[in-house]
Amino acid sequence: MSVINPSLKTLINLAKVQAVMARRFDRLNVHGIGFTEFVILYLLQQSADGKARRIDLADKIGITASGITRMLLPMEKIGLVTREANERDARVSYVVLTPAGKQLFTDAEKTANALALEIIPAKESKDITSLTNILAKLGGNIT
Amino acid sequence: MSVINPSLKTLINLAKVQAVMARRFDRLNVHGIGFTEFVILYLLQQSADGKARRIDLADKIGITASGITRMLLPMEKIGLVTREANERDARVSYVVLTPAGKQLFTDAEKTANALALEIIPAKESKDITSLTNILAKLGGNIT
DNA sequence: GTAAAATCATTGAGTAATCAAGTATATGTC
DNA sequence: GACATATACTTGATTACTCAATGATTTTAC
Repeated sequence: MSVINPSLKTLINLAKVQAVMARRFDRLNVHGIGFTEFVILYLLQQSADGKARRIDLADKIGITASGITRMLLPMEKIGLVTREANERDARVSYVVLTPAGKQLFTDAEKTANALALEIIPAKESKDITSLTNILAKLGGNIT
Repeated sequence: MSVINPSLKTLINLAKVQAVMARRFDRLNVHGIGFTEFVILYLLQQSADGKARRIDLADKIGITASGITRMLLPMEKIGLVTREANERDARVSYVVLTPAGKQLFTDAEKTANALALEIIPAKESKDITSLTNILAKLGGNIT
């Protein structure tokens, strides 16, 4: 009957856990933004100058260049981010966090932190550490 | 600046790793089916009688009842699964694996196994075990 | 045994992504 | 300095979901 290997089973469970988690997050509708939008704001906020290239955001988040373009459109429209040219390379357009975006992140972050703790309680710190280490090996390098 | 907690960071990395993995899987287009379709075939094939209720599939996979209805439509159309009524409960409609579906799974499973091993090499068995255990705590109960 | 609540599945409308192709610019090679 | 290749981003068409609402049936409570 079933012969799929432990690696594949792990990937299947990873997908399931992620799907349930993301839906729960999106359902909460943390201050009007979804999970991916929250992550974008986080990355921008966390960068030294509050800006990043589109492609770098996409790579960090794990979506395509096309995906980031489409995610950012409504975020620009409601004023969470703006765009800025790169003087040295005209292909690049930076994504810049606006004060409104920063404020929204600050608010959303509280809710997001609380929800994350419901999903993975802080007392499971051994699990969190070991999960973080394994995910890092698999390409999850967001700090 | 950033104050998001380790649990939240872990969830963000989980999402990223899963996104990259799923895209890689879907891109391979394993015998014409995507990741979720593969998982559906796996669960059916693995069940004792080759059938399952829609809602049970949805719960195991981590998608909604609506989502499973929509995933199964094209799979029915190309003959990988059929539907069957439950005599005792007229609300239920079973998803039944066809011989064609079983055959496709058997073929796809080889490719899927190989890809999974590229992503998480079998030699990382300690990581696989510990990842499986943690994911199980978080609701990843597919065996 | 009837009314209220719960469960299973589907549908309409919308969203967040994908890929493939295209545009614009930059970089490397000879 | 021209030509091929690579990189950054966008767009059209499509896919794989979501939620909210609905229909149908079953279960529970009185």
